[in-house]
Amino acid sequence: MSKRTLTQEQQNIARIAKAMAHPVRIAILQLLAGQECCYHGDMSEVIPVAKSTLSQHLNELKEAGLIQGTITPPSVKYCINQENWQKTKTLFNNFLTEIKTQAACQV
Amino acid sequence: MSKRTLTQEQQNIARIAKAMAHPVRIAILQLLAGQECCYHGDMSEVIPVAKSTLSQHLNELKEAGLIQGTITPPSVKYCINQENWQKTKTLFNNFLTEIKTQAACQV
DNA sequence: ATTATTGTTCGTAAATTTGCGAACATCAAA
DNA sequence: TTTGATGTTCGCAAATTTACGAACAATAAT
Repeated sequence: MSKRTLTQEQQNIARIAKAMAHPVRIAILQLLAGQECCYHGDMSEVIPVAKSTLSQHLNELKEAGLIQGTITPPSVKYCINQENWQKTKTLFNNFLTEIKTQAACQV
Repeated sequence: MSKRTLTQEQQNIARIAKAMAHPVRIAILQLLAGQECCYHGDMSEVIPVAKSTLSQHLNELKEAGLIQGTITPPSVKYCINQENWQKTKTLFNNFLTEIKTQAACQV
């Protein structure tokens, strides 16, 4: 068996996982999910990091496609990117269930 | 609303996501899932990284509790940690569905 | 025009991640 | 006991992540 190259799917899963790999970013997603707020300022009041740091985290989620933002001066409104979130759910559900409970390979 | 501290659940989700945040580690999990192999050596033949690097990735998955390994000299056998994987599935399913499709918060 | 509000970007520092080869450890077989 | 096979650990380098405050934009209100 020769060395495989990593598949695009593996890259995709890892990419999304990476976006979720920080508690602050999980907190952001949950805040947006709960509709408790949508504005940077609201999140900034609740999430324990400096606003510049919050901006960075928001940007990473945006880069990964998980959220989207629009400027409504002077504030910025963020939301879950529903379309991509749907894809993410499918991607992860498939991956998570792909690894089945099994008895083989005892330790 | 005062600054919250990050919850243990947020930390847990992020911790697991971090373990999955690399395509090589996704590949490892899929290999183990498919029962195509269980030994470091087998994986090493398939996954395109040096064996020392593979060891590191395996270790991170082990630290996160997603896999487990036993030494069966001279080789080492790795497997999915079924118990923790079950928990991970629940954790992520809940999180992923927590963010519902919704019309609110237009952009 | 000036000021106030809201976020982003910049500059910087510290910590972490990723990757590799060399060296080392362990056990079985010769 | 020496050799071979299998992995881990060490040492190091490069890249990335995380975090903060200061400086900067953009717009609304005064």
